[in-house]
Amino acid sequence: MLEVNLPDGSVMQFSRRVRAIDVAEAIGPGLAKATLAAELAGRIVGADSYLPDEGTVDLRLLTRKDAESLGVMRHSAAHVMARAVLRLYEGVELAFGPTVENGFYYDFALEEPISEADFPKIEAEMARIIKENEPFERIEEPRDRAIQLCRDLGQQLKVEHIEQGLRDEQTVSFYRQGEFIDLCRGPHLPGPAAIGAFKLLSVAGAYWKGDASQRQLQRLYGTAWFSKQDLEGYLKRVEEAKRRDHRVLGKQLELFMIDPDVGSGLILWLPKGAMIRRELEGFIYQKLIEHGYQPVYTPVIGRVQLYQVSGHYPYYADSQFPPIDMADGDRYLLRPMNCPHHITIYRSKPRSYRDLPLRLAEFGTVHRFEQSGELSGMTRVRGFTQDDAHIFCTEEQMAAEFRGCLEMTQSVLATVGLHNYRVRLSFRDPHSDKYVGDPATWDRAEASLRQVCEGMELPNLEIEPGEAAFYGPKADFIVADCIGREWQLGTVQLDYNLPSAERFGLEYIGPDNQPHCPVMIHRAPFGSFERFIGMLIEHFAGAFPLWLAPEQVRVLVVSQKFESYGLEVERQLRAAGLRATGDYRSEKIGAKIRDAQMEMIPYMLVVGGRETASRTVAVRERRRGDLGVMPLDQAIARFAQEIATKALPDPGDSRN
RNA sequence: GCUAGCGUAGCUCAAUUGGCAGAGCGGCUGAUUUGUAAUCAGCAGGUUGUGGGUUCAAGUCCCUCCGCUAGCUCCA
Repeated sequence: MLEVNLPDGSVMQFSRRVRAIDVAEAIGPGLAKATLAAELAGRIVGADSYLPDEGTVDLRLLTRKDAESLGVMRHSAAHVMARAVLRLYEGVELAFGPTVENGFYYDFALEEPISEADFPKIEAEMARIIKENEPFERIEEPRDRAIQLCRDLGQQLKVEHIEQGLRDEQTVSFYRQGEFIDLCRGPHLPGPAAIGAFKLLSVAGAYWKGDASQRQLQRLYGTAWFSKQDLEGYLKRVEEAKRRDHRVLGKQLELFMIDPDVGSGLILWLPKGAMIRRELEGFIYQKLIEHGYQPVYTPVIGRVQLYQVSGHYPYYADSQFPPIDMADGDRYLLRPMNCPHHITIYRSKPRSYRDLPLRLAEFGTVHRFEQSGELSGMTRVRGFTQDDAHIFCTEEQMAAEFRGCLEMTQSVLATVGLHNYRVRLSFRDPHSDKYVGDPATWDRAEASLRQVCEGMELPNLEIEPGEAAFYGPKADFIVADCIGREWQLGTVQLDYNLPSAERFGLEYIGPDNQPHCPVMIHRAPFGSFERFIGMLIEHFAGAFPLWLAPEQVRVLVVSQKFESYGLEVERQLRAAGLRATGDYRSEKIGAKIRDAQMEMIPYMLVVGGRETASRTVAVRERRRGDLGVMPLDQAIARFAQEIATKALPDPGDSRN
């Protein structure tokens, strides 16, 4: 006897062996027809999955109304695509074909390159397979028979996967649909009919098992939805999101440029972008002073030997600009990071425990030779400036210092209204040998960081083994760009390595009058100005809050007759510290407003005959429109207040 | 770096099968003197990313290099 608990609280009893679909059938034929999968005791399974013979079990039947079915459907869509590719090409070996956010992919090994021009014929074949509507059937096989089956199918990659990846499994599962059989954990739809609308999106290379030393496969990306409207909605959202792209807006709003004559991945900050950066620099600088940091300046190059001692030169040799060889044999490296210079300052005199924590800060420009395929706008570049600082402290001070860094990063993100981030606590991969330092120290550091982080309100905090730097664990603040790629912004990193005797041998004299080794924290709340501002452009869709806007106010004269009053208004705005210009062209006021709107200028001051006579201005706000006429002093006070509070723009603007 | 795609005026894009390189915006000049998202007219603007090849003829086809885009790998 089996008792099945359904989500509505009802209980059904079965004395025979039943599948999820049989339960649906018992409730009603309509539900049976709509059932795409099931959640059985908290696990998503196929509708054809058997329930236990006896006992009590929770069951949820999933239809297209349940979010979980979308993933199941997309996985089936991946199988349909693989089946179509097998029909159309000779000698195809299947690799992996999982679902991803908003879609799916499948990796294929085949000689003939697939290009986007081939998509229509693959899509047509997929449509044919969906129309044929053959069911997906689950087959379980013991491992030796499974290996033989894959051999017979000519699927060597699957043979390898069963032998290595699945070496602990006694039986493995396959899914069959017509002539197509694929090693697969599932679950799948009962049949392909629920794949209402799909589209192939792109093809790209991908390495077998993500290992660049392995052979490269062809990865086909697709998206699938229950309805055509859903698909269209998705494609539209993607288009909309691309309008926020910082590379597009950066060009449109003249914030920055990149030119091959200067070099790939090297940012030229245009006046307007530079203004945003100056504001952010001022903002963080003030915070640094408040929190006891001491600014320093150090050069952008240093002797190679310095980086040999730090370990960065040997460890990252191929992602650095090669050393500069001098005639006298000296070699200099364009610095890939700032810490060795700050360490040199620390070492310049004996330090006492009374001096700690010592916090040395610098907006340090560094250069790294990133692979050409990695470069991307301002988010991945070859030259960038970190809002860097290094804290030298005692082991006892470490937790509080680390926490302070996390808090500063949080406060920075909150100030600009970036709430949609996650925090990744990056620990070492215990199975890898790429880390320096002894495991006991690592364990201690990781435990301590974990305690600090878990004692704070950090959104979506997750521990990710294998993401640590080679010298220590870290906490990274991660945000997604307009097309969903994640980027690390702020970071706080613990370092027991560089201060150690094997590296720079840093010391301080403790209360016991004995030398001790300090702990180092590397931290950068923005990460780099380039990447942070790139993300900020997308976050605000180019419409910056008043305190950051490169041009804050524009005076628009109704006709050139009012130019002299306009100039006076402009002068007074600038005298009040506002970034203001005036538009005195012989255009109609509507055209001037439109231009200012498109340049995303927060405030426009319209002045004509009435304003000139009454010494007032007509204030227009970019989002809310005409705010009415007021004395200039009142407008200036309003702007000053908005700047002082770093007020954020209202969300939900329909126009931009 | 690897796989696929792309590169035409300052910007966004067009150019049929290989057959006279074009439009809008922007710029400049002139007219207009304007009241809350585009006033009108005229003019200028190009070795079609680079170098080579095929052809009577190349923006279009082939090769090299450079750059960009998506993905993979990497990311101190």
